[in-house]
Amino acid sequence: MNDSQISTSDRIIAAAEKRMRTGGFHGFSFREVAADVGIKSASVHHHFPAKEDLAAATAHAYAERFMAALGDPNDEGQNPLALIRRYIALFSKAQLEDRRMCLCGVLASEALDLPEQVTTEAQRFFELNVDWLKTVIRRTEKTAKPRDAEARAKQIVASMEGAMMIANVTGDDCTFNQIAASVADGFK
Amino acid sequence: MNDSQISTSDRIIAAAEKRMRTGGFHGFSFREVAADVGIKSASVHHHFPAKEDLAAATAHAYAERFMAALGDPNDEGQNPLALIRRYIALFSKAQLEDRRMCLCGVLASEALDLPEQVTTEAQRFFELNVDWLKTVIRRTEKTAKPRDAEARAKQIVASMEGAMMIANVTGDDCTFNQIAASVADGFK
DNA sequence: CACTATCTACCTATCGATAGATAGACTTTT
DNA sequence: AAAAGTCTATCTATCGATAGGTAGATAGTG
Repeated sequence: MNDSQISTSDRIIAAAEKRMRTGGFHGFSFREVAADVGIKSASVHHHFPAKEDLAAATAHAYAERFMAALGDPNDEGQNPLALIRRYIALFSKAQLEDRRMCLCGVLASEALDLPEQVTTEAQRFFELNVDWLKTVIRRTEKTAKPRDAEARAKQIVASMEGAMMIANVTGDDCTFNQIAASVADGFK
Repeated sequence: MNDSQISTSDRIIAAAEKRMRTGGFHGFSFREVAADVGIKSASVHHHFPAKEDLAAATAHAYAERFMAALGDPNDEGQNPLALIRRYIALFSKAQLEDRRMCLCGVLASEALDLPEQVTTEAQRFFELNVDWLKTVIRRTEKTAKPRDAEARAKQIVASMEGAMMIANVTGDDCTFNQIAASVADGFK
């Protein structure tokens, strides 16, 4: 049975992520995801009873993977500026390799029309992002007040999400790279 | 016949804008829009043959209204810094009064799953935004190279769209105001 | 046997879109 | 001026397709 290393649940989540990062929550269906995985839509319901369960699980996994890639913001072996660059590079990878919008960015845009548990997962992604950046920024500027660090963290998250949004609609990598460079320059 | 001053087409577009700014292109239906206006879905099709026609017309009208509110970026009677503040204030109004996402921001997020003419209208919104800001920025910093002005313009657009996105998912005005203030501070 | 995962088959609701009819307001013809 | 035709905006009714979701049978596993 277990000839594949990846569980069906994980393959469903991977397919759902790809679909949602293209068309959002309302832009994909159980049948499409099932077809991507190679099973029937009824089987998807076996793993995720309702659409909101699948979407919430997908957003949660996305956030976990994202934060894991960022690593520990207090890692003494890492230069704070290098961590900021790593943050920017993670968005760059999502844009330039996947060529798709940030999952939680799409969900945030249609948040007012989303089931509550999906909105909650998207909110959590942004909270985790801001907290991580805030911690790193405090290490770069010891004199900065906590409140200033938070404002700056939020500005970085907003810039990167906005950059992805614009890159997504224009298909233009140059614009994305320009904005990413501007954000990075703010820490030289 | 029509004792109302607003045409049916315009009322349809207004209803569609409200709906799309909540749930995106895939998050609204002809029946919902028709019900909002007080007509039947078949009557909406009379004015806009297909869904993509309605969405494209709505996005176009949104962009026109937005640019009209910005005014002439070369207006000699206006301080360039005041124009930048006006730009930020326009986003603030869209967020704090309408309490909804920027229409072209939602569309940009799901752009990969949109009919071509809808994507084109959303693209045009961002081009117009960048051009307007670029013109204003060149007036504030005579020494700046055109390319730098464009990069800075794109950074402002990205920041404001990202700020709306985050405000939309968190429902937190404070975060939006913090980011808006950070963007404005960049020009002091 | 009990459990898990998948299937086939089906349900109800809604989708975007179309057909055909109607009523009223113009336009043209006689 | 009256009659006939045309245009506009709306309606009711319906289409085929697809949506999310469910029931029950089947096959493999421990």
